[in-house]
Amino acid sequence: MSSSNASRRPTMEDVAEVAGVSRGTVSRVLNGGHYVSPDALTAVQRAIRKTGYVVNQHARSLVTQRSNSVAFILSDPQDRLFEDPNFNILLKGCTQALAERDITLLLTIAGTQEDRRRVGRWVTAGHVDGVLLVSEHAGSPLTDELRSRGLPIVAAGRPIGHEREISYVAADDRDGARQMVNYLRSRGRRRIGIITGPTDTPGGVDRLAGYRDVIDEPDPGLITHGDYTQASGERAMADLLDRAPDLDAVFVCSDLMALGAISTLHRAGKRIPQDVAVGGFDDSKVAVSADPPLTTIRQDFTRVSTEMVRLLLDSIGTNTRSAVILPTELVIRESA
Amino acid sequence: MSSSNASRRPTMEDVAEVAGVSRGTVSRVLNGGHYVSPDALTAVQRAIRKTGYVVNQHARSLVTQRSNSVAFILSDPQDRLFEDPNFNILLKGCTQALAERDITLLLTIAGTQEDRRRVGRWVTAGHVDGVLLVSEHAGSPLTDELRSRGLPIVAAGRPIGHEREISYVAADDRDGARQMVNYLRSRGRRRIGIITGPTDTPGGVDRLAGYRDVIDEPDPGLITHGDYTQASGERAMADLLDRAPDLDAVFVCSDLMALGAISTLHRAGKRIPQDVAVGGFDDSKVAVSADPPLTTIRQDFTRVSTEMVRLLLDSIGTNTRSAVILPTELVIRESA
DNA sequence: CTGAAAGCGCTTACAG
DNA sequence: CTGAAAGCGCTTACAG
Repeated sequence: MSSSNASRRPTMEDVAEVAGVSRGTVSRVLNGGHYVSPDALTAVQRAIRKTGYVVNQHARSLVTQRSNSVAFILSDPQDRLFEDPNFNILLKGCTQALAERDITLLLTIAGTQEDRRRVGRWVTAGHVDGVLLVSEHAGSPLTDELRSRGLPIVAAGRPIGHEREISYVAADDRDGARQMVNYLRSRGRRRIGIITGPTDTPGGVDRLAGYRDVIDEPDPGLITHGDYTQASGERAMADLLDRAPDLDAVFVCSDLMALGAISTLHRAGKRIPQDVAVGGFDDSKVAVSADPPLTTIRQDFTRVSTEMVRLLLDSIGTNTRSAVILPTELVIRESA
Repeated sequence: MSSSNASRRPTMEDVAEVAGVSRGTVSRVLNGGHYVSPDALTAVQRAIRKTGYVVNQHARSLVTQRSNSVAFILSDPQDRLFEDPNFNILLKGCTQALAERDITLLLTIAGTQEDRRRVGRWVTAGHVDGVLLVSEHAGSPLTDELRSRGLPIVAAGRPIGHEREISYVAADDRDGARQMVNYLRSRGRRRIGIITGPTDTPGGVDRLAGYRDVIDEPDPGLITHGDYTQASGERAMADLLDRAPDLDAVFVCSDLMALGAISTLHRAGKRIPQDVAVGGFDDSKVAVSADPPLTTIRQDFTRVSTEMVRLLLDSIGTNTRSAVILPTELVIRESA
């Protein structure tokens, strides 16, 4: 509150003087209060309040070699991710989980090659203790660089091809896909198409694998790919209708693409779900407001972010690698 | 690249040794290369490359008293903002505008009272050189605290009641509203309702003012309020239909609320725009996919973020206050 | 339990 | 143009 010199920020020295102790004692109070007498403790606490002292993080970091902050790196050529509602939940979840531990999240977007260089430099400038990596595609060019710097990393989603090297938290994509396709079959559907994500993402590879787990020898004409955008869902659905006009269900590997698929089906005069049942993936916000509301697979992104933070903080201390797979669940609405 | 001791990060001392100069010279090279001989310059540059040296930001900040980072503070009781597409564009725009200047954005969410205390402490811990403040409501409790710390602040949107004190960047809400209402009148509409934002936000106050600018003595039955959510748009529209069943147009002060209004109108059997013309505000993503596509007022959030960053960086050096009002424009689609 | 002192890795007058 | 030195504000053995 008050301070003798209004223009200068109080330092530990000031606190020590007011409290009548040494700088070292003030520091001990700040760092847990061990080896401090009750008298000294109260004196210091009072002095802190009186001077309005706040620790200088840079000075502290310089000696502890810890910054108490982690980077949230969005690394993807198209930064479409930023418009993805799932991404939002992830970012928010991580920010809050970290805030609870008084750790700051630094947000970074590394879309272009140059961005990535800058981020690489920056991350190694001691700015952060670890990295939360969100990337749509496997083998993001940044991954190797960060790894070579020995920085703890936790990825969102299975980092295809790097599973042994970096920690990650993912939803059980394969099982989710299995649940959906099993459900569609249980409703009597026999010609079940699939629109997967890009083939270098878990949403492409693993969800297709789940589909194949249920359907023995799938007709190749029933399989197609999108890029998670609504527009790609429209196109893929048109393609599917072309190649398999008799399909009676489609599993679309993201809610957003499912929206696109639905509009194509509407235009083609198909009733949902009577003529074609539609299943999505994500249970994002759009699932509820879709017409008809979307039967989909829920993945809990808030949980994903909590786990990512936990893993990262663990690995900052211990340098261990680990992976967490979270369960997915079927949410039944009206589209299937 | 290579380094004699793999486990230790190279310091300026290491670079100096390799280059055969003093630490001071290395520092001068790093800080612009003034007062450095060509020979020394190349030697140092080579040594930097050889050692893989990266500056330690904490050490630098400790002496310069500058952190080269700014906080992006999302301060609002309901952190609904986070789900707002406009907010997304703002965050992305700021991140990128800052990145170009090698300045880091620290993302902070201060929803609860406790969050705000934490953020206050944190901001004053020397973490940041300035603050980008995004808050839905005027007089965010954080504003005063930050101001009392003498930290440069730039707000997004007019900070009602604090216009003389803190810098801000805003779209011309009032003029945007005028444009829309004028347009509706030019289309022959005479009973024009309005659904404003909360009355303590510019989207509540200023857009209503613009409406009043055009409509001399508005029927109070034509004026109602929402809270920017889609659900509130539904409710407000129902209310409006109740009180003024004969209205032939409605200006809804956000696209999201307009979506809600549209669904209420549909349920009431009204044709859009034949029976009731609907105008929105924002020109956000949903405007295009609305049914029918929304006639709305565009505000350019990318531009807002660029200007916010510019103002903040200016004011960090000079401690000046200023405000920027950006133009809005009418985008005509099918809803009106 | 406590203080004095070294040291974290930089920048910046100062003297030359 | 350059080096030696002080100092930014902390933490942490070390000795007591």
